[in-house]
Amino acid sequence: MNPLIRKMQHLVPLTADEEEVLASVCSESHDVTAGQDVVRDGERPRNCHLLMSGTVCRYKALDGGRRQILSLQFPGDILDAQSFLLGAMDHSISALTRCRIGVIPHTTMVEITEGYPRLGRAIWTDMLVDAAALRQWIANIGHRNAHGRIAHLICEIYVRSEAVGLAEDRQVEWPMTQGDLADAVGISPVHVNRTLQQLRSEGLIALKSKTLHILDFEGLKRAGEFDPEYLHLAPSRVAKEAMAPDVVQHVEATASRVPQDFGIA
Amino acid sequence: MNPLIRKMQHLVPLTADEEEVLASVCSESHDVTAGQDVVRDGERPRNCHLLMSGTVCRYKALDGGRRQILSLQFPGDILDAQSFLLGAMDHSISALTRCRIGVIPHTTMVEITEGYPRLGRAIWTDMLVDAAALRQWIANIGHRNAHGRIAHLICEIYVRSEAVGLAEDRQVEWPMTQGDLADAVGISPVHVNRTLQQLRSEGLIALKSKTLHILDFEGLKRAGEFDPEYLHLAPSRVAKEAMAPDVVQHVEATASRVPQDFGIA
DNA sequence: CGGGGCGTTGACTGAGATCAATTATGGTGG
DNA sequence: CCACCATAATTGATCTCAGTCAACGCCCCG
Repeated sequence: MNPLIRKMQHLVPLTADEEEVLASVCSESHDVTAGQDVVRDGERPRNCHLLMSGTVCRYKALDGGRRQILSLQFPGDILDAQSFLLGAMDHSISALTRCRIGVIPHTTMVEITEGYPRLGRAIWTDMLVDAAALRQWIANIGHRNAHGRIAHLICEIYVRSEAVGLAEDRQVEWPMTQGDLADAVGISPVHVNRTLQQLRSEGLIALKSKTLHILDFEGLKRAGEFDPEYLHLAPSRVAKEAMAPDVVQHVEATASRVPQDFGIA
Repeated sequence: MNPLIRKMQHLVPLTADEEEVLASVCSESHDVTAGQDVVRDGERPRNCHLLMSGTVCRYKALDGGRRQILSLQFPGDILDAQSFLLGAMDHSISALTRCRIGVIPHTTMVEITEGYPRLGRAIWTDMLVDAAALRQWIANIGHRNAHGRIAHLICEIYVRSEAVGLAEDRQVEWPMTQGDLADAVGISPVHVNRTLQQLRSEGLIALKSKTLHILDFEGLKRAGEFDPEYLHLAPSRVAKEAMAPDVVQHVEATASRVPQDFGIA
């Protein structure tokens, strides 16, 4: 099942018609291996990319071979949704694990945002949530020490994985190496290693081979000053309350125009 | 003149009709003094805020009274455009200087984004440019030392000020204190002071009272690894190229539907 | 079973934080 | 026009978190 549908259902209830549209957005799909770039800085893609499975990151290459990871993305995320309006990529996107990538032509993006107002609104909302995550990322790496930064990032990965059904019981398949973590939080790989050991010795986490266990979620949240609010994970409520009354009216009017409405809304 | 119009003209050529709409988006306006909050974290505003004059910042309050500044905004920017879709604010917005703020009801935002497709597209594009600036901000504070961070931020402030007509001849009215600068780049105020002195002694800048002179722009750009591409300052070209052919067709079709088209497009 | 990436450890170094004073500066009221 | 006060800038001394360099062990995969 297309993970995009599950995600959009969170943002707005879907009609059968709309679900059908989302089920067929991809013109094709392919696999990439860990470490491979999906889109490169400076390119002017003619397609967007939908993550079907796996984990990817956006990053900017910096002088000296280093890179700064800007955000993580999980199944159901449109990796470069902004590209159909902005043109040239201002960053690269790379697979952290083996991933399955769906290709969505820009023309399809245009058709959806213009032809299906409620889907369009959901896509725009999603981009804004994405921006909210960037803001939180800044706060995380701006004024916090290594311990707090890593604790926060672990919380984010766990919560977002859980939201897409990839984690439960305080347990996740861990998608990144210590080097990746270093690029994400802006500290050296060596210090990442030491900080992880500290988190282990404090009884907050257990991380070995490719599995992370969170042993003390409350403690970890406290250590990272983590508050999941910025992820807007329950946005069907939020989105509705956010709409001024006449918007809600409009949405409902639009919905009722759809031929078959199976009463999902 | 409404600085929003100038800005939107950069993103897309405007018809007289569209200009008129933009000229009357504000239901009212008011002044705020430096240091005052315009919108607070957690609020659910029923209006957006347009910056008419002055400089503001978004920020997140952190434990211990510190704050992390997330971005700067200049005249013509809609400060909290995301609020009409996301609902609760995930950060605060505060005036760095005395500012004039226009109030745009969410209902107006909805009318524009739904009733004027080209304006809507320009507004969405603008939000994406905003997100691009957040990504650059992450790269700036993530993997760079104090010297580079501050050099980069100075470049951004100069270039963006110039783009809205507030700077020329390598000279800007400087909007922030050293404490603000510290909150922006994530280093201590004391170290900001020392770093500024270094930049002065290197002959890159002169900064006193409230005026910044850039003495060696090339050197400053090099020091901050600054490339203005991420600001998408010439987006009328970019936006057009970014559009798939049928989008352009659509835009043109839409434009021609507008009663009076003075051939601006 | 061999090799290469990844994780781990130790020793040393350094950029930047913190603490604590002191000196401009600009806005205000007398 | 000047005294005054709060805010901002500056300076010095000390300390610490995190970076760097370098070596070694481990584990996974071919």
